[in-house]
Amino acid sequence: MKDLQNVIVRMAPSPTGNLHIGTARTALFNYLFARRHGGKYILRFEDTDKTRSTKEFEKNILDGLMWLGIENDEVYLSSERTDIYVSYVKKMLDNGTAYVAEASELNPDKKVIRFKNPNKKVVFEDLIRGTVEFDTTELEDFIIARSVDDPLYHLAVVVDDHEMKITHVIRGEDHISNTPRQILIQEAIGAERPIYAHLPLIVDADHKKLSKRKHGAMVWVDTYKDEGYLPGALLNFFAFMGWNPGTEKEIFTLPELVEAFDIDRVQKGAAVFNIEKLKWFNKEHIKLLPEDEQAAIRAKEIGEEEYIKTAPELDLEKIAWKTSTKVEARTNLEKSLPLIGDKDALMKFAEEAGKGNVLWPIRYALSGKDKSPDPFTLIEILGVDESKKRIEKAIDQLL
RNA sequence: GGCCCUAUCGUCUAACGGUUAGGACGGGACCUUCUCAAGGUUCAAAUCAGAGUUCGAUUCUCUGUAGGGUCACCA
Repeated sequence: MKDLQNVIVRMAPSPTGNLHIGTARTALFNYLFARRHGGKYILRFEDTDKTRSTKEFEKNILDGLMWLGIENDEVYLSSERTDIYVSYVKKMLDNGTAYVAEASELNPDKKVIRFKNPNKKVVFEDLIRGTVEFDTTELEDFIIARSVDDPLYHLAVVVDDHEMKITHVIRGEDHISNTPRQILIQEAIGAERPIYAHLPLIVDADHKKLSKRKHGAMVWVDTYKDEGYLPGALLNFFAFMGWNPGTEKEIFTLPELVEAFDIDRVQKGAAVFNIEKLKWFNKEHIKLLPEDEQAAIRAKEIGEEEYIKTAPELDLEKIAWKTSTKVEARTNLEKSLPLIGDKDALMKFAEEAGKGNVLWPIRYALSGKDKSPDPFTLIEILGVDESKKRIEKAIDQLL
């Protein structure tokens, strides 16, 4: 990997919606790249669309990013930088790279500011995709501002990136076609061109871009937070959609990701969002937690299980799994019954009678599951009375 | 449709131009009498197609095909 100096990157979300997983993923890659090279990571809200941007969305995005642990070095709001844009627009008007024109033929009275398109070929080197070439003629004289003091996205982004000395623009592939017009504006204002890296998109099972309209809540980071996913698991999962360390290690904490990250190993093809894999990452990340935190998470999850809320249906054959006969299972349950709630006594009996012969029927009677938490944990959660009721029910059924 | 991007198991992906094409998720089978929502073993599963370059192509080139992105006074 190249040794890079003075890296400055930015994440530029528009606060027109809650924190999207695609936004979080892009933020992570920017963060990783900056930290890996000892550079700066800037968060800049692109709130130039005054009608759709809200403070609530801004807060949601900021809070979500903080929750994930993607900490920024600086935060900006483009709505507070109008004076800067105005000076650039005036400069462009003066030197003829922009001009005032009618918004459309249908609306000749309304004036906007258009960019004077030089109609040339634009070629740029993308860190991930290599050489990309566009003919900008088809862009025509696109609009860069509604008025002198009301800039549109492309102008604001280019001015801000220039002013903030952004060295690398790392963003989603859906921005690749925005790049030529931004390069044109850079050239018009005499800005240096940053290095571009267009990340592959995260797509759904149908290989379509994730959208609020089609996917609803699954696109929001909050949804995963509310469902109990760990930020570290989400980060690990996001990182592995489009990147891999080149080794067989898959479980990474954020500092480990920073250490291992190499933008040269970023994939070109889109990645399908696979919730099963996220669940697996989450399970692995829970194992990384201190014992007491793991126990707390387990207790919470167990409490949500259906068999905790309502007594399960029991399969008699399964109570007496394998070598145990039903009679033996029943006998052991009967002998265990008075011992429920007395862990030591029950364990002592289990050791005498054979642990499997005692513990399995109890656990199964309580949960009705082949796989569930151990009987002692279940008794603790269900309470002694409920546990005894379930065991009595199993004894009755075995008669 | 124009422009642009992409293409290895179902999914995430690995593989100096030389590998029985590897790992992970998920799935199947089996083992495991239990403080086990575990663990173990194992099976199935891929280089989009066709040319070219080369002794040799998943890898390089071209064409095709397929999929995606983008074409706003949104970002």
